[in-house]
Order: sequence, then structure tokens, then C-alpha cells
Amino acid sequence: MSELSRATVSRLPRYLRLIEDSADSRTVSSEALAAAAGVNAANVRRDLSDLGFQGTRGVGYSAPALRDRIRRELGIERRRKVAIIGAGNLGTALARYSGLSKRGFDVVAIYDVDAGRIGQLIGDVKIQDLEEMPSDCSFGCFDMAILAVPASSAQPVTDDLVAAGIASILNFAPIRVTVPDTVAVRQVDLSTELQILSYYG
Amino acid sequence: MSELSRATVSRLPRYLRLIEDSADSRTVSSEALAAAAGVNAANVRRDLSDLGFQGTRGVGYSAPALRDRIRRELGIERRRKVAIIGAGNLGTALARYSGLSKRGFDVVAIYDVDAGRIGQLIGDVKIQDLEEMPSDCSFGCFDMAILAVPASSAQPVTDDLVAAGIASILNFAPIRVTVPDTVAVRQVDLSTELQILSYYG
DNA sequence: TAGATTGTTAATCGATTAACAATC
DNA sequence: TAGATTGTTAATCGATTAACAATC
Repeated sequence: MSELSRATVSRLPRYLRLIEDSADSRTVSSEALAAAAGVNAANVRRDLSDLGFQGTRGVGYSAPALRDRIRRELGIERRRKVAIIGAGNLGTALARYSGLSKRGFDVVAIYDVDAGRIGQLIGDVKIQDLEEMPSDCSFGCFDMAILAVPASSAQPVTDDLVAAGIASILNFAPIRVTVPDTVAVRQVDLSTELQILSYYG
Repeated sequence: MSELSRATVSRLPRYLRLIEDSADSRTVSSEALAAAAGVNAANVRRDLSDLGFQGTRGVGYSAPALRDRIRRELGIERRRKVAIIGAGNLGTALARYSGLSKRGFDVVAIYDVDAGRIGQLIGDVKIQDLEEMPSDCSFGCFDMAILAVPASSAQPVTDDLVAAGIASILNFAPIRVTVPDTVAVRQVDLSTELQILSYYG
């Protein structure tokens, strides 16, 4: 089985969202998916074809079957366990975001170094000492991490996560972190986003 | 003057960051820029050529001149004024991020609807009533907005911003907003990022 | 001159899209 | 059958890269 292109993978969540947000309809057309994702209908058909997912000519695609297929492809056919590192304003905001649960992700742990925060609850998750993070990760409590720490801590924390066997990292710290090829990373940088916007605005 | 490609624009902030973060060196090579941005050196040379920026063979590119050129291209040769809409955990985290100032952006206003928050200070900016936002925007107090509001408010607030003449919107609310073609928008969605990571992780 | 590095070309690669036969 | 919509091809478009002459 060949890999999906990066472009295709980046569109799958948009297709999934349309299906999940329109709970009732049995079928969905490439045209509808295209409109929701902001792409061309031929592009959608190509994407789903690459996925090995077949529709019915004259009818469309089975919405529940497509939902399951995309979830399986994305690896969220079972729920994923996520840890949030850093319980400052950003980490707290991310932890409180209830949409995560709806999309297949459970925040199972939150870590911080501040003794004043450790032990407090965010939702129903207790903030733990960051020192417990590596063993929890090694133990398989979670396999995805969201970095919401200061720039200075981002790389050291990343190194600890990698050593503990993390699979994926979403980095909100304002600095790029480096990892081995075995670990998937995405970086969200506020300044970069604003600079790109500034060009177009 | 033809437009830069989207791919080129998305790399300019990475080149700029390298130069800004290594304050002392007079020249920078395409090889160094490529390593920092994670791309091919030929790609860098093509990008800078598209920008109309010339280096010196055998030497490299003038770092200060390139910095100025990229800033000008991105529209941050003068500082940009940014408003943050929503003073919850996320908005507060974004407002407190001092890196913004270093990258050419000044947070000049923060708005919220919560009477308990209005009047409080974040850094040296006072949280204002959201009702004052449209007139402030029309008056030119800011021309970029960061949305850190709940999903249900994102589209209405966006509509108000558009009506008031906003140039660019960075949307952190977990929902896609629609705007006229005249307005630049970027959406940062936590669930989508995690779903893409989940595929690769 | 010798070494380094740009600027540009041509080739390649990857992604998008129009178009339409297939078929429900 | 008639209308709708997929699945796929071929064309096109956009972006990347190797290679190397130009030249500092």
C-alpha cells in the first residue's frame, strides 16, 4: 500500500469534519466535500480513490463508511491519548477545549514545573509534576504531546519526550524543535502566521 | 511586479528568523538559509531571486540588506498593529507572548465581552468591551486581528471585523470562518493539526 | 589564481483540474 | 430511460532540484 500524499492527508480532516458535523445524511457527494474543504471536486474524488474508498456512481459516497475509513486512515479509529506539557494560559486553554474529545483525542495528562499549579484540576485532569512525564510516557499513558512551554524549555522537554518514546509532538512554543525522523512534529508559530498574513493583508 | 508564490512567502519568515537570531554576521549563504529553513539551497536562491534580491558570488547575501528586504516584502518594515479578540486563557496567552513585539507586531488592543475582565490589564494593554472594537478598527487603531473567541462567536465577530475594514484575520477559534476575498485569513485548528500528526505518528 | 557561492537553466517531481466514459 | 455522479485519463500547472557557467 503506497502512502498518501501530504496534500491528501491535510485534506482528510476537512472531509471528516463535514461528515461529522452533518450527522443525518446517508450519502455525501464529491461536490459537497469539495465545497466544505475549499477544493475541486475532482481533487476529492482523486483523494478518496487514493484511499481505496469507492463511492456509487450517480449516488455519491456513503457518509458513515467514509467517516470510518478516514478515521482509520488517520489513526483515530480508536481514541488517541494526548498529554499537554505546560499548564500556563496556553496549556490551560488547550486543555479546556472540549472539541478535542469530539475529534477523537483525550487529554489524559497535564504537566508543569510550577509547584503552585501541580495538583490543581483542569477539567477532570490533575496537573502533575513534569518530572513524572517521562515515566508516564514510557509506560504508554499517552503517545502524543502538545508543547505549551516557554521557548527555553521546548527543546529539553522535546528531548525527554523523544527519549521516552513519544510518537508525535505538536509544538506551540515559539521556537523550532528538532527530533529524529522517527518522531512526527508539527510547529504552530504565531509570529510566522502573522508575517505570512501581513504579506497578503 | 509579479507576485511571489505561496510557497516562497511561507519560507520568508524562516529566512528572516535566522538572520534576526544571528545578529552579528554580515553575510549569509543560501546553504545556511536552507539549513535553517529545512529546504534546498537552490530553493533559497530561487526565492531570493524571485524577490529581486541579489547576492555576491563567492561571498553570499548581505544579512542586513536581506533582513530589510524580507521585512519590506512581508509588510513589516513598519510595525503592524494587532488586536486580540477574546481575553480568555488563549487570548491572554497570545497577548503575553513577548516574541510578537520582537517580530514586528504590537498588540494595541484586547477585547472581551465579560464585564469581569473588561478594564483588567494584560501587560500594559487594558481589556476593552468588545462593543468598542468596530469603531476602533474603523478608526485604524489596528489592521490585523487574532480571534481567540469561542466557536459560536467566531463568525459574528469576523463579520464585524470585515465590516469595520480589517485587513487580516488569524483565527484560533475551532471553526472555519468565511470572509470576502479582500480579507486575508489563516486558520489554526488544534484538532486538524492533531489528526494530521496522528497519521504520521 | 583558486576556492567559494551565486544566478539560472533544464529536468524532474508532485499536485491540480478539465473532461468524459462508465454506471448507478 | 434520463439524470446524477463516480473513477480515471490526459493535460496542465506549480514547485523543487541538480547542475554548472558566471564571477566575486
